[in-house]
Amino acid sequence: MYAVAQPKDQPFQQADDFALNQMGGPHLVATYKAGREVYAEGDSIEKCYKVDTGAVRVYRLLSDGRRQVVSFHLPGEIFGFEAGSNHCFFAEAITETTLAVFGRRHMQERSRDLLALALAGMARAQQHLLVIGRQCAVERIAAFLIDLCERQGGCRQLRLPMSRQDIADYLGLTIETVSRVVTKLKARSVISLKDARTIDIVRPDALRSLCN
Amino acid sequence: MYAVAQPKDQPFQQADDFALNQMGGPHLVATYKAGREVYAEGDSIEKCYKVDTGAVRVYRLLSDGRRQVVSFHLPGEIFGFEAGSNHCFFAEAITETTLAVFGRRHMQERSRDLLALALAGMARAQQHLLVIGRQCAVERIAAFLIDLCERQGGCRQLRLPMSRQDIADYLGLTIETVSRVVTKLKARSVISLKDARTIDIVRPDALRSLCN
DNA sequence: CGGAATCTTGACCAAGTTCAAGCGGTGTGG
DNA sequence: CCACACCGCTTGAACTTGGTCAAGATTCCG
Repeated sequence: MYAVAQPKDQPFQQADDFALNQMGGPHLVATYKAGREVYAEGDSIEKCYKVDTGAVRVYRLLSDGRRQVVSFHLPGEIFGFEAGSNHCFFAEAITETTLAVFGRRHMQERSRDLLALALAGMARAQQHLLVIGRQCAVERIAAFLIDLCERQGGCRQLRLPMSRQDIADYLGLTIETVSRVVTKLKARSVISLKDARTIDIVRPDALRSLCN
Repeated sequence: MYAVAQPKDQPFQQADDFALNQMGGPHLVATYKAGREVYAEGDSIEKCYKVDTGAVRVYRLLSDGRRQVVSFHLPGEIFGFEAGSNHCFFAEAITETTLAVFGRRHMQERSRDLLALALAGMARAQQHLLVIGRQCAVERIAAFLIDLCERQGGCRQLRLPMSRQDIADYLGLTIETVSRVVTKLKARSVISLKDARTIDIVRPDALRSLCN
């Protein structure tokens, strides 16, 4: 039996905030409203999660409120595993999100898969280090858009589930810089925007050449 | 039988550049001169390494030569495992270094340990993301010194095996900025320098409070 | 001793941040 | 239904941090 994916008590959020269904397989499905916490820094690590629909951000805070988003997770991606026995990060649903929840037993049984996931997570973080440590604002945004595009299936049309602030905190920039760079890419007709969250990659080659 | 830890042919480097000795355990020991490559981007992943003495830097390059050092490895630390079947990074000995070399078979046998290592590596990279993405130059240097200090056993005396350039490329700064910050910390008598590579942490509390 | 690295310092510059205001869509209450 | 407040996003102007370029100091070695 797995523990139900019970979010911590949050008095002013309704119970319909999430829903759980027993699934055929060895997991449950939980639904989270936009902004809802999946786990918090310090929580013990009990489960890991596979995004079914929606999107999740994983981040850390400094004492003065600065935030670093370390990863976004889109449908099909697995997150929630960390070193040690307690989370060092916060995870939140960005939009309305449904997650498949896997318990501890499942993680132990699948430790071979978990190794591959951990190695991939390490590679992803290290790649991100290069982007943040050594690339300028335009390069960071270009790399971000390309990465997101590939993870959404390589289509030219791109739907951003996250806000400009989320992107800024992911790329180590400010919201204003993100906005300005997007405007600049639009002006050069590398991309076009239907609205702020819907991006069309007009010249993928140009975008690719921008991120070195 | 394990393959000998044979570095790739490098015509103008001498054979005495490295030495191999059969050990009691399931590994060999290899010695690398300062600057010697351990593996290169693109090499197939055959082994992993445990630092015995010396230090190693792991890094990636952009096409225009910008470099991001993703990790340093000090005695006792293990590196060389990555996702996929080929290295995405370069690894080089910083100073004269001896490494214990573990072959593929050993890695498979110890996949449980490898999982812990991979999770720790991911945590380390993600922590580093926060530092590079959201902290200013002084905070980065302070965090770097504290981290290094703890990994060398928590002693106040600190020996830097790496150059200012290595530190700059690790922290996403320039060599000049690293130098200026070190000078500033010295001026505030948070640290004192015996020489450029030997740092004494005079006020550990002050250093700690600098990195938030 | 001479030459090459490595490190430090200074002056100037530019990328990105900060601060402030405005825009546009959405939801709410009178 | 409209007015209004709110939120996320954009834009502009001034400012700051860290980068660039250049020169000098120090250390390391042959």
